[in-house]
Amino acid sequence: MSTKKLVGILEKSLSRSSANQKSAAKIAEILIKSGLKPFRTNSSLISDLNSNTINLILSNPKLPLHSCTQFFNFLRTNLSLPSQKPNLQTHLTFIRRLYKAGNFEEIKQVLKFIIFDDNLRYSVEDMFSVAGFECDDSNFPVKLSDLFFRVCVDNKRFEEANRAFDYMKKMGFKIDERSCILYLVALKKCDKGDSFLGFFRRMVESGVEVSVYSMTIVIDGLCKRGEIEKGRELMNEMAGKGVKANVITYNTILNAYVKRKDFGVVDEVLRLMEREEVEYNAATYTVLVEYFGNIGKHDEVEKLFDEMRERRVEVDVHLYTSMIHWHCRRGSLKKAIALFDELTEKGLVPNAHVYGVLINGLCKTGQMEAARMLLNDMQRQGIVVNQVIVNTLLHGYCRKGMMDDALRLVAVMEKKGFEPDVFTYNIMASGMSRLKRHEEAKRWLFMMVEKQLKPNAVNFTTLIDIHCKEGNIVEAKKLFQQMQRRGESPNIVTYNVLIDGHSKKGELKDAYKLRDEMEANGIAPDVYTYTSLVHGECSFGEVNEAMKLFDEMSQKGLVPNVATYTVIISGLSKKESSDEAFRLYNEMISLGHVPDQRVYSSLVGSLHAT
DNA sequence: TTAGGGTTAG
Repeated sequence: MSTKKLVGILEKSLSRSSANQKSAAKIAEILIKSGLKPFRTNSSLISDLNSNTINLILSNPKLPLHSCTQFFNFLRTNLSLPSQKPNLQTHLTFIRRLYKAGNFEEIKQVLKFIIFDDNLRYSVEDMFSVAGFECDDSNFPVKLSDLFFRVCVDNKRFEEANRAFDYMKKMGFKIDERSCILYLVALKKCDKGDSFLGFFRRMVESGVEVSVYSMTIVIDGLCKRGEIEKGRELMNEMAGKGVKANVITYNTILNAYVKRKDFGVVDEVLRLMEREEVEYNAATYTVLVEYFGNIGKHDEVEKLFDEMRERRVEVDVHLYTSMIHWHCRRGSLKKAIALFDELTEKGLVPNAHVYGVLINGLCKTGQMEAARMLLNDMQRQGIVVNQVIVNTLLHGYCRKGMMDDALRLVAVMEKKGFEPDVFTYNIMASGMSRLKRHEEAKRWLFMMVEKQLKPNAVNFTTLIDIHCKEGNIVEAKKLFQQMQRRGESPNIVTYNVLIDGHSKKGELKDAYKLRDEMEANGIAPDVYTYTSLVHGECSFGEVNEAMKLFDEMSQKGLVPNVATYTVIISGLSKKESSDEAFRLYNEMISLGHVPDQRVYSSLVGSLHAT
């Protein structure tokens, strides 16, 4: 190349660069003048814009950050020429400005464009290699990769997040555990197998400073998937690496066992906590109230209350809820209500859960007036009355045969936007059925199908039961077939309902056949199954067979209830076996059962016969 | 930055 030519090129490039600088300065001036107002300018200046001028403007230290932001937004939204579209370099220049100002939230917004915009779509590695920029602050690439990783996590782009993690590892960057925690939580929420465990392992291998926080998230994820043992193994493994479980880790495991009703292991975990000197907090007590309540150790619950008071544990809404639940389950509604009042007096805000527990307790004890008042109270407090609570109340009304009140509540709630669900329809149908209003009962279930709701096994069972009660076994059987064709497996109640239907009709053979079928399907007959069969045998005079069944029950560890005793005593009485009848009567009383009118009349009948 | 509470068929 001749010297002349070279000079020519240099001159040209110099004049271009000076032109760029001129227009950059001009635009900067306009930007400064316009302050916080959106950027506006004439078209000749815009047509001068190229990536050089743009970068000159964005890196101009005289230009305040908000003006850079205005300009960047203008570029992103207003320009249609592809050559003027902000490229990677433009984004990074802007990011550098933001970084100097410490505005990391805004950097994440800009990174989103780099990662997801159709014309960019950079991986972290590509972003750094294409840009190839240097920075006086060596922490900048570390921070930028971390933010890149977080943006991927926030947007659930797990593939990209993994690549960003690998890049940081490859570059020897210190990886922030808090970013990894966000990833773990996102993975756990997405229910993607145990990917969170795999990632946790990579964290440990990669030298991330893992704390009890990330460990607990992973253990919780495992517990929620039913893999409590795996969670405990991880806990032991990490203890060996110096990461010790804290009260929350233990609560997670305790709660998982209690939920699974795996009560045998709870004591072991509690002893472990004692050995490790981990003190209980409110959440621990919440789980323990449920645990001791479940295994019937009521004095232990009382002891817990004392201990809590002694230790001045701050009782929160969760703990109140489980305490109120415990009182409700024991039928001490007065104490439950007192606790509810205490909660509000303390300034805690009752929520739908506490209301739900108390309303359910009141409904179960038939105190519908009080339950209804609580519902109104809830609405006044502005707490959203959810479907569960409405269903609970409806069930309460139905149990008492107060169908008009139930219907009224449905109507009122529907006006407020409540949409009956499969539970609602079932509750209404079985309520009607209990009052022998079979046609209305069926209509509720049909209405449900009309509303495009898919009937589940319970709904089918209720409908089968209604047909059985009407004596229409043929239709009941048809439905039994139909539900299975639709992929709904019959459960123990379905079998019991059908067995009862057959037994009442004297079709004992069919009843026994169903019992065998349920056993073959892995469903063990229970007290209800036997009571129906005993009833069937008694009604059709086969008291000896009934007695055989009755004995079989105890062999299987099943405890007869009032209904079983009533049925067998009445059968024996009719057969003039009053001695046997009285023996069983005494047995029933000694077991603490309260006989109802039917037992008495059966016995009286048997006395007259002798 | 990690955990905990209620309800629904015979």
